[in-house]
Amino acid sequence: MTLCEMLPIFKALGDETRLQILAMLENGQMCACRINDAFKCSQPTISYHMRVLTEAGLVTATREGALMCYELEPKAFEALGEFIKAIAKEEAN
Amino acid sequence: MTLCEMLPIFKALGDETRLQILAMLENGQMCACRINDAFKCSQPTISYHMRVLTEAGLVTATREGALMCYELEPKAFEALGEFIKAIAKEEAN
DNA sequence: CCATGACATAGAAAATTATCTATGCCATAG
DNA sequence: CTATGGCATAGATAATTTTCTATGTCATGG
Repeated sequence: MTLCEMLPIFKALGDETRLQILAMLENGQMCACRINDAFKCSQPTISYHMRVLTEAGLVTATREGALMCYELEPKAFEALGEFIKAIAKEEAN
Repeated sequence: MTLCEMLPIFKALGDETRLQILAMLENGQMCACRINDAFKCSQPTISYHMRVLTEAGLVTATREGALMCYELEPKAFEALGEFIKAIAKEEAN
């Protein structure tokens, strides 16, 4: 796994609205409608952001009947954090 | 420290050229001219990227006579990695 | 002091990304 | 089956970011 391969992940993290969404999801899974309600922007905009987050692997989406339920993907954050920490050690060589 | 406060760092990491520069710096400090030589884009463009990286705290710049020497800031990566890993654990609650 | 090499800054142009409105799709309720 | 609520997609526009050319600054060598 190389640093450059992480580009889509960092791009996904490089937007304020998406970081706010992730912060909400830290409290547990949540359906799209509740995320919409928390922001002033339009529903399609939130839908777009959710797609960016899921395509980056940071969030998983599951249908629950008529609702879309989103939740954090802990393993992605675990792996990303570990990778970034490794950069610090690399430098020590 | 909140997730949203990390926005400038993630924005800095969300560009391919900057990730490539960081990858180069993993091998140790390097002056701007050597970084320039490694890319096809113009010198001011690299200068701009170096500024983004230093303002994000990911890289430190020191003058060495007429040259500018850049190097990774391991503590920044250490702290960032730790913070991201904490998100994974948060979710477990 | 002057010329030169190394880098930064300014301002404009190009490229990318985020946002909107309009509309489509799908599941559930009646 | 039809209507409705919840979400996604399409296409256009707005906003941001990256890149360039031109130029400025600063340190060193002669």
